[in-house]
This record gives sequence, structure tokens and C-alpha cells, in this order.
Amino acid sequence: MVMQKRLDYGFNGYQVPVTPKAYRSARKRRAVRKMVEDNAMGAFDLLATVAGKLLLEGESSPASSHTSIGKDQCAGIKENYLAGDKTLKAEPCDQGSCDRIPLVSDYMSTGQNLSSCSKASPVHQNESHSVMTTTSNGSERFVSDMLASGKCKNELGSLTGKIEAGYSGNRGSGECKLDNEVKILVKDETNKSGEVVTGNGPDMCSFQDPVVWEGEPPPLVSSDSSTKVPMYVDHIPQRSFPASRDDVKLVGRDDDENFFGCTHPSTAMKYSRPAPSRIGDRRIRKILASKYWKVAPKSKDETHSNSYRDMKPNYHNRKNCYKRQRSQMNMPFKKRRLFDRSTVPNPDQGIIREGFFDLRGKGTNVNASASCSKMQATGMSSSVGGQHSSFQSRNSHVKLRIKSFRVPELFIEIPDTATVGSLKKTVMEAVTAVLGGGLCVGVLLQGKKVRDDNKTLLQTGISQDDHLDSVGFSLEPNPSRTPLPLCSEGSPSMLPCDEVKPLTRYQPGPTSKPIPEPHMASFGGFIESDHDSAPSPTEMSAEKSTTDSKALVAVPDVSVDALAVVPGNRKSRRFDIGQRRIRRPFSVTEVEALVQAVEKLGTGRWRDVKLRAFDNAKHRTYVDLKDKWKTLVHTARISPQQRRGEPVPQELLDRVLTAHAYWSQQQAKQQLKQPETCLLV
DNA sequence: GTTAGGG
DNA sequence: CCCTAAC
Repeated sequence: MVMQKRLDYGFNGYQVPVTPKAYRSARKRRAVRKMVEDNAMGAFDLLATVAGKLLLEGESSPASSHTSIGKDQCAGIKENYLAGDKTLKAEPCDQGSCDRIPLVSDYMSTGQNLSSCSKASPVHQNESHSVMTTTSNGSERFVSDMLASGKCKNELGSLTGKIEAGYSGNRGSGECKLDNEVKILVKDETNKSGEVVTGNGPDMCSFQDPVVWEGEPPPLVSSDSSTKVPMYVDHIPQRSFPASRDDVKLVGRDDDENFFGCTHPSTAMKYSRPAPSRIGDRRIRKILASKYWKVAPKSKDETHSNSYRDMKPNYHNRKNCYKRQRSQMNMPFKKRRLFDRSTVPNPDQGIIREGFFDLRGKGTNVNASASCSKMQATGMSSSVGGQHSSFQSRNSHVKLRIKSFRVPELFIEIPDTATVGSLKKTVMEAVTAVLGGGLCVGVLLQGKKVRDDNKTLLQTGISQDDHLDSVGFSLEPNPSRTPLPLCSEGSPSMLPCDEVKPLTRYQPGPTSKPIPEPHMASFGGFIESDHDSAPSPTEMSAEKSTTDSKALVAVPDVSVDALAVVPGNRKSRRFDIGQRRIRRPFSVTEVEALVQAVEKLGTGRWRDVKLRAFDNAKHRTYVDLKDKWKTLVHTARISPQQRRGEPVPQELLDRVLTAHAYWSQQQAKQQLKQPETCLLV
């Protein structure tokens, strides 16, 4: 094989916006509610998950540590909040045999096996292999050993970052600089002072208060059985990787802007592709789904990221919620929902999570394990940038806001004969390993999306030196990815992540329209297929996307619908959680088909109507048809001046009225008959 | 899963 | 178009 030129792409802390703007959307609200129903623990799990992976990537030897702050701790914090503990403090775990877990910092101090973290690591090296070879041994072996031994439980949960409460902490002062930070605003409604517990720089890595919490989390006070219990990672299955991976090496690099833990020992390691944790996966996906959500205006975001004053709006909001919370308890679900809505923060605040936690225990939980779960946020983190959360201590309202996730800088080395597809795949794997999956990667060249996965980098020009700077990557939901099965509560088994199906999305061009079925002809009904005129924001946003090769910027505003346009990927609609369907006004043709079908079948048989006249229009559900009929009737009754949208021929409207009157009459008759028969029987 | 109706 | 209730 001819020597191949290898290309290195550096990602420097790209961000995945996850802050929703559109709270208005009911679906989004639903998604938020869902998260709320999860007791807003997603963030914790997420932190643990993301950070856990990071640590896993770090080369640490299992032997050395006493400290770990990780998933368990996340869970602990979570628990604490559930239990009404607002302090978020760290306390040593005196619960006997706490399994001590190595942290990156430990290796820093011990100097063990930290061949990688080097600031001066040869990034952008064209002497490609150098980096990997230096460290691949240790790290890989470590990881695989861990995998084999099942010891990863805690390592996975270890966090190499910090939770930042209210302020940014000493990012510069610590020896470990973490790009991944989770900001959590802790607010105590009672004293109205944003109580902030945070890890500062040094703490983050020194972990003076070794806390390891092993075993069962403190029992939740809440009697609500639906309350989620933190999950633990038992083992990490090995992943298999495509053979093409042989050509591709990923190097995680660590420098000032990096999060892999410590800047100071070196950390250029071969990306060992840890099996992404399944834990929190779902939540990650949920959050990622918010990619469609607009990112809150940055200015605004910054304004209220750091001061309590800025939190006031939320506070008031929350206060109101609180006032009503009690009476809410026994409300019918519907009312409660309305309630929730009323307390949804202003979209501009960019809050994506708001929880109402029914902690019936209300502070009564004082048990030993709970104290164990108290821990300093120190050292926790993940690549979550600009995240806030405000906890309301007493009554356990948790409000989390995750503005973006930061993904660590990664370096990718790939031969220029590799295909774009494999490049995407490579980047994908790197990112997936970090985020836990649910994403796919788009490649942008000079702002344009490179869709053909089969072109080589050479062919697309990506390999040209002058283009290397204009190569960008975008994070997108992976429509073809089947959501991974959820781990059952308490059984953190992790499943292989090989289920990621091949990317099929950049399928260009419209697919052929379905041939109308015979019976539809009688309606004169052609019904457009699913992939019709739905706008494809993907395209537009691709143009806007950054050309900065170092910033992997999630492409905002990508319509799920556009993504779902790919046939056979309707499963991907699961990604739309939080996304309102695109509005697709009925065409006159469709209206006519509808009218005909209803004339024949009557109102009340919407499923049949759908099957008969709209069977090929996947985007028209029978509910849609019913709704359309409803509006048609309304439209027919109002004056033409009041009508909006594409005018419907009066003739059709007349038929609508006629049919509606007729079937209403029929229905009435049926209703009259029904009681009679009942009486007879 | 469908249907009906409010939003 | 969404959501919920009722079936």
C-alpha cells in the first residue's frame, strides 16, 4: 500500500447547543416534562456519563486512588436534592468499605502512568503515529483490563471535571483544567441566596475529600415509586469496531482548553474507544434532541449565568410554582399539566429543565447513606458548558439548564484515501464514545455540507491543505440510530453500542413518489408521499455553519422532519421528542381527497379515511385528517374574508358542509337508536 | 390503537 | 398541530 498522507483534524472544544428556546412547543414541553418526570436526574446521569467516559479514556491505573467523584456521587447529589438537601457539600464517606476509585488527579500526583496528558504533545503532527504509539499500550491495556475485570463500575462514574455552581471557578489555577464544566446554580429559596457549592480549580483535581460512595444510594425519601434510582455501571462490554478503523487513529489531546482531566501530565493517548456508557444515554439523547432547540441568545445566557440576581426571574417563577405545588398534588393530571405549563420559564431564559419533585419526605431523610452522598461538587464535571441548575432545596424543585455540551478536543488521523464516510464515522466514534451515542457527524467543507459519504477526501478536496482549515464537523442526531434500550433501574447493564446503524441520511434528492393506490384514483386522490415539500433546514443551516475546522458546532435549526425524510428511518422520529411537527398545510388536492373520503365514510371513521385516501401520506395521521375536517367545517361556515391560507374552492366547502350535516344527522340517529337498543336488552 | 374534542 | 380523555 502506498504511503498515505494522513490528515489531522483538531477539534477544539466544540459545542453542542442543547439549550432550548422553544418552550412554546408542546412537544418540547412534553419532552421537558418527561425529563422532569425523570426527576431531572438526567443531568446528573449525564454528567456522570460523560465524565465517566472521559476518565475512562484517561490513562489511569486502577491501583492508585482513593478518590472518585463520579456517577455515584452524581447520584448522591441527586439523591440529596431529592431528599431536600441543598447544600451539595462533600463529606467523606465513612460508610466503611468505600471502594476507592482512581482519579486522574491521582495519577497526576503519583506520576503514574500518565505518559499522556502532555501539553506539549505533538498535536498536528504529521508524523502521525508518534502520538499513539507513545501511550497506546498503557491506556489500552488499562481500559481493556478494566473492561475485562468489570472494574469499570466506578471508573466509569468518575468525573474529571467539576460542577460549577454560580461561578466559573478557578479554571486557570488548578493543575487540571477542564473544559468540561458543569455549572450548577444552587439556589436556596429560603434564604434567597444562591448557595453555591463548587469545586474550584485545585479542588477539582486534588480531591481533598475523597468520597467514594459505593453500594446502594441512600433510599429516597420520596415514596414515589417512579422516582429514579441512580444506576450503576457494572461492566463495559467491549465494542467491536469496523475494520476501517485500522486506518484511523484518534488522539485525545490535552491542553489548556481540554478537559481530559489534567493538563499537566501528558495525555496524548490513543483513543481507546471505551464502550459508551449506556447510563444516561437516554437522557443524553433527550438533551441532544434539543439540538433543534434554538440556542438562547448568548448575551442573555452569559448574563444570567453567573449571578443570583440574574436568576431572579427563575426564582419568581419557581416561587409561584412552589406556592401552588401543594395544592397541585391531588389535582387531576390534566390540571397538573396545565400547571406545569404555567410554570415553564420564559423560553428566553433558556431553561430546559424544570422539575417539580414531590419529595414527600421533605427533609426528614436523615440517614447515614445520605450523608455519604453529600459530597463536594469538586471534581465533578463533564463537558457541559454553561449549564445552570438551580436547586430549590426545601421542596426539591430542581431547575436545570444545560446550554451546551462541550466535547473535548480530539485529534483525528486519517488517510486521505479514506472516504468521507469513514471520516464521519471516525469523528462519530470519537464523539460517540464521549457522549454516549445518539449523534452522527456531518462534515462541512467551506461551510457546505459534504453529503456523499463515498467520496474520498481527495475527491472532495478535504485533503487539500488549503481546505483543511475550512473543514467543519457538525453534530447531528443520528436518525438511524435505534434508541438503545433503557437500562432497567438499578441494573446498569451496558449494552454494546454496535447497534449504530450505518448512516443513511445524506441521501440526496427526493425519492420517487409512491404510486397512488388504485382506490385512490377514484378519489382523484393523489396524495403526496411523506417526503414532499418539507423544507430542509438542514441545507440552509449548513450554509450558515461555521467553517472553522476546529469548532465542531452543532448545526442548529435542523428540522427533525428533514432528517426524518430519509425513508425507512421513521424510527428516528424518536428524536423528535421535543420537536413539533412541521406545519404542512393541506393542499386543495388533499382537501378534495379528504372531502371525498368523508362523504363516503362519514365522520368518525378517521382511520378508514386515512387508509383510504391518505395511506401514502405518512405525514398525515388520522388525527390530522380529523383536525383538518374540523377546520374545514369551520372554514366553510365563516365568511370568505375571514379565511386564510390557500383558498379552498367554495364547491369543496359546500360539500364539506353538506357532508358534515349529513353525517352529523346520521350520528344523531345512531345516538337515538342506541339507548333504545339498550333498553330493549 | 382510535375517536372526540379542547387548546 | 398538540394533548387528553374515553373507549
